Amino acid sequence: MLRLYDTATATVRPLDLRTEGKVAMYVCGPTVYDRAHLGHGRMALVFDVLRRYLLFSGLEVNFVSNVTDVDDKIIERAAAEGRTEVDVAAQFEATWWEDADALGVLRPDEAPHATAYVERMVEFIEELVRRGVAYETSDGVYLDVGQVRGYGLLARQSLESLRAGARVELAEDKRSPLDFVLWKKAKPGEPTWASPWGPGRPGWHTECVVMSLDLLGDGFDLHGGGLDLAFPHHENERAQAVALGHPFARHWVHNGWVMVEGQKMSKSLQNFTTLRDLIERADARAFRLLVLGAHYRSPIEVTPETMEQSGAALSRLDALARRFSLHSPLEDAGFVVKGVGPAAQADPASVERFCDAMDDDLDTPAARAMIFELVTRANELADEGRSEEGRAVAATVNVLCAVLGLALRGSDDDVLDPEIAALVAERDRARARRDWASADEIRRRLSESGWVVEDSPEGTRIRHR
RNA sequence: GGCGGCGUGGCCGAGUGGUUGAGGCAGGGGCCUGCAAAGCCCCGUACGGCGGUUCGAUUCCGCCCGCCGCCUCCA
Repeated sequence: MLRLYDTATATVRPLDLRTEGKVAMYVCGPTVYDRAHLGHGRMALVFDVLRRYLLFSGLEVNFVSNVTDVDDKIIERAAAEGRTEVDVAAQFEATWWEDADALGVLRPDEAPHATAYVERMVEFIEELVRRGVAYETSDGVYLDVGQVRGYGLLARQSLESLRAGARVELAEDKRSPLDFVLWKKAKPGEPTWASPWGPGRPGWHTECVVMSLDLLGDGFDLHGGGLDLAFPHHENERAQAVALGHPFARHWVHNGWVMVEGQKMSKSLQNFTTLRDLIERADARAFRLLVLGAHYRSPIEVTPETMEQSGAALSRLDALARRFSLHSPLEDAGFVVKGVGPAAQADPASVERFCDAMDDDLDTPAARAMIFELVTRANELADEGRSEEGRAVAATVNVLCAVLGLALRGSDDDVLDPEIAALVAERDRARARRDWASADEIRRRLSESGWVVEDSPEGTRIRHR
């Protein structure tokens, strides 16, 4: 059984499901006002791996991840560029899905939009006001956090110490600096929705409570996101649920940062690399492999050097796929389930070892390490001429990589240019008559065209560099 | 000020109270190969500093130094 670190209790504990065999999870998605960066990418990958592992374990997973399409930054950008908010949000939502697809991240089962939930949010806020936990001010409606039992759970701090460190200005009629906005009254030119407090828009923290409870129900299993969301975003979501007596998430999972020269990658520091840049420059699978190499809660440095190292490691995996003509099960199915279909080819003892690692708070570094040990083993067996045994081990590698969302690529010569194919055939003829000079000359030419040439028992084999 | 995290070999990055230092990358040597590529084998006197606990600490405790994060929008 999977044991996961839970931010609320600061302990690693067994995943305790609301309904046996079913996992309802909610992961906070992006605010679509700009291109996603590597930090968003890591978040998407971490939860994609968690989801895939739960599926592999035979659980039924309902994965919900929202899109925040109403927000100050979207409004600012729209104003700056003379566009509508809807237009800005649509553009960056589209790029978000493109990037996620490129990373091999499975699409959520549901991806609710804040703008589609405003009415329900208004009802939710009304209920909070009715119960006296929220109050109206000149510029909006706020939640009185002092009335929420256990506020500070996710920050792991008391209300008093949070108050002491608060850096927010205390607005005129706001009761406490920690009170957060549920409804923002509109300023001129802003997009609005009707409410009992006049035209305005919902605050960020309300959408996720309302949408998660609506789509997954009270006491859903797992709520996740980047560590920076633990406080105040998730704390505030929870506060609203608690204030209305809704059991909220049973587990809180947060991933660590992507670092840049020792500092957190963020928009405000301007030290970010967009996912698009990375995907254009490198194999997206190398990024996944890099993310898998560190524990999900540890910080990771993503630099051209670490990406290059990860790319080299990936090419070793691809080389194995080439050697054994492996076909990734991900090419046919989006994910794999233990013992089912192609996954049944995996060696049970190795799968057990793999699961032991993954069950331990998603220890992907250990899982990755054992996969590489299997790679060596498979090659070793093949070198000894025990190819069937080697093939079995390689098949296991293929399946375990697929569990982690990594599709191994055995070859990329499926659409071979006729001219290139002719060169390959010519080289085989030259080699057959032991005309090494010609064979080497052809290899040189292929190499100039970006191909790596390898001799194999089946003849010349080429692949892209 | 409050709360939390980190400091491991050339690089990335795990981990553990104890004879033999995950895994990957890079590097050196060897085997294989017509030559390569791929692969395999061998090679590394690591755990920020100072104390303490212990038969024994990189791993536990204390202090110190350095770095980072959250307490404001943020994956």
